[in-house]
Amino acid sequence: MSHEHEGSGTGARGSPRVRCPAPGRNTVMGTRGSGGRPTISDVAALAGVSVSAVSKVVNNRGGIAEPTRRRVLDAVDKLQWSPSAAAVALRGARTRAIGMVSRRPPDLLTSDPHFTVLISGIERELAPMDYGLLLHIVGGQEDAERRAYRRLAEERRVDGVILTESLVRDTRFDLLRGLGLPAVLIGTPWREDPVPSVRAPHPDRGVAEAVGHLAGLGHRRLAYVLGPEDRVHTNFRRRVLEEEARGRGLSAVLMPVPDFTAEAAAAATEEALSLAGPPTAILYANDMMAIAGINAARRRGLEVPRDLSVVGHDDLPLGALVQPRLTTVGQDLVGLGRAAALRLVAELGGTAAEVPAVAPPRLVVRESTAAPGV
Amino acid sequence: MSHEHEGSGTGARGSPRVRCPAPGRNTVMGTRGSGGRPTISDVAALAGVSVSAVSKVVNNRGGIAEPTRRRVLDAVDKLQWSPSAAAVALRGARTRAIGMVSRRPPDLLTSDPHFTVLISGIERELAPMDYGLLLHIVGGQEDAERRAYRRLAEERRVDGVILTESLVRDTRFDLLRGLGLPAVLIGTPWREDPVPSVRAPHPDRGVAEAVGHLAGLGHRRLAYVLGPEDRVHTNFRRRVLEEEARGRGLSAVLMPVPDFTAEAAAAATEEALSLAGPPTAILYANDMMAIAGINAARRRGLEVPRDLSVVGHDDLPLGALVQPRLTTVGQDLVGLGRAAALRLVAELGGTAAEVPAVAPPRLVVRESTAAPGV
DNA sequence: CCCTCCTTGGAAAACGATATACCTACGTCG
DNA sequence: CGACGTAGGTATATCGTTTTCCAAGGAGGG
Repeated sequence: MSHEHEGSGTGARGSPRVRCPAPGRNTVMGTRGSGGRPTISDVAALAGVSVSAVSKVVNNRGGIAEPTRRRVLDAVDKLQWSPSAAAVALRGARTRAIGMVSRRPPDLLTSDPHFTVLISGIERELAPMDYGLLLHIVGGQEDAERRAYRRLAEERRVDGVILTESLVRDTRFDLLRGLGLPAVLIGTPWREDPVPSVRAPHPDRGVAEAVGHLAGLGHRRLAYVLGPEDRVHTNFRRRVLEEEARGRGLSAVLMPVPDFTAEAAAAATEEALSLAGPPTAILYANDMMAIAGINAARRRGLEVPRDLSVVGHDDLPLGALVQPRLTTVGQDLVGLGRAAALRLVAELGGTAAEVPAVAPPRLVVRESTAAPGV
Repeated sequence: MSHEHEGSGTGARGSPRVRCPAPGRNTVMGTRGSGGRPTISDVAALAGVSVSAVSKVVNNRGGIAEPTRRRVLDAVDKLQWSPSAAAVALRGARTRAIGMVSRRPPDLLTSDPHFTVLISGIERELAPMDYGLLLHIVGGQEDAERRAYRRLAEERRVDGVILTESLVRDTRFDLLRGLGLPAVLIGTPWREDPVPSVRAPHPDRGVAEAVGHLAGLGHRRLAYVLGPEDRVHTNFRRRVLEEEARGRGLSAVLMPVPDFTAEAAAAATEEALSLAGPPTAILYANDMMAIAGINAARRRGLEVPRDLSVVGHDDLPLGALVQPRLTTVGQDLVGLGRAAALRLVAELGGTAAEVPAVAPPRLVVRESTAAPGV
């Protein structure tokens, strides 16, 4: 056992062409024992077969008889072996990791759980497939973001990336194409683009429903506190809102904010309420902003929903906990995350698992909306 | 080309020491050109030096004269080359990634932002150092968690891991030691342990302050809705609470909950308020639970803080947005995340950057506490 | 002038897994 | 009875780095 130069004795013993001592000699003796994890050659040694046989077995390449196969599998089990990700990646290219880059300042990430929910959904699918999620949160500058993607690609750290926050005139698609890094976008791209994307069935129906709900309650003057205008969905929702409002003969003022902070939402709310003929209902781009808006209104002595109706967006668990419980446009964020993960893996040539349906957005009516006061 | 049975004919034909045709012939000619990223040998070729020279330059190994050094650097720049993470990792060096495994069910992650805030802090330090964060969210079972760590280690995907949620009788330390995977714990280990940990200066002062605050307002009967009892910090805080209460002659009932959900918090609140001689103030293990508790109290017709005082824990941004604004024990979660990241990198032999101070917990008094009604 | 050291730089051996070329029995068929 | 598949494996080149050595040549000392 101790000095098995194996083969050599049994295998190609009588080989006519000497072919040189083979520098890879070391590969053969897996003097494991103490430190270091087991390698494929340890498994081979234990099973009494060659390294390549082991490889064929674990990768289902066929050409190995059943009894041998079983011996190998047993050895794998006994040694608790699993292939080194680095070696596999180096050889083949599959990293079994996918990347995600967020350009939000870190503290914003905490106040808007949107991103976190997406990650949950993504992980829900990725984890069972033994894929890892490599997260990069870069500061606000676009440059840092581009560098992050470039590193991910050049160092071959991930097989593909998931993009969120679709932007108008988004440059990431071209960048990634240039880098040869497969990607899937969550949301709607700003223009026709070969990058696959996942989105809910009727992305705008939720906002339309919300306007209908408010109109039905008797509201005539709405305000919409929009997210930053470089977001694709901001523009989509705005359009829907304007159309719906026009269709029902409502007035709607749009209040864009520079970012998703509570402060910005509060300021926009203040401004809207200071208008001549102030709105009786305000819609917000997300739930945190809606809650901040409710507070801003309260500071002006307005009570929600008696004096002002408020509608959020996303339906995060939080919305059901505040007082009044928030009426909001629910979005299947977890479903979107799951779909994106599966779509990307399929894209990578993995098993073509069918992508689960994403639920369409829908209005969740709770307590923050009511008929307007006289 | 078509039939290159390698060297044998061309290679070291006339070489005095035969040493064998050198299978690595290819390494020399980096026929780059079209597809594929540049490799170190392309850089070497462009700079007119050997691969080893390039490696030495980029790793600051010295032994290379200045002019050569510059030529190499220029070539690196021109080719936009960066080393393949896979190859570097395979060679045994660092992966430049650190791992994190969370055992929470994914939807819990979204309702309790605690974890997210830590991640922000961690990334804040990791990103500038070009370290990646590999996230794994596994389902509830301990087994899946162990497998996740094992994979991380065996596949050499990360250089080390950051642990959160210190448990009583935590088995992860032994596991990681066995795996040879460096780790840093955020929080207090359940017993003396060689695994380094980071924590705030006076971890318990916050809770003590809270009790003092409530006692000062005139409360005599407290309740504490604790997190699950297998958490180390749960036991710590309980002890502090009991001591402080006893020291001030207050009564304190402890209400452990099985998990951090809003439902559990609501149920525990119900139960506490149904006691004979119900508490006039309740402390919660985190802010989400406190908000859920406020709602539960409201459903019983109690108003906060008039009929019941409520204290949360963590001071998430959310707490300042709800009504009444939440009095809570602030914790420097971002600081903890940053400290953990730096500590781990230092542990890995990286630059021994000094770890920034973590702010001690402190009570943030807002509107959810007041003197008890007669 | 010879020998030693030091500075620069190169050749090649790992690292661990995969794929391809190849090799040996063993049947089978013409 | 010999050529030929074919099943079942084995040997090894290869992926892109890092890291030993090792060599050549110049400097400096005796």
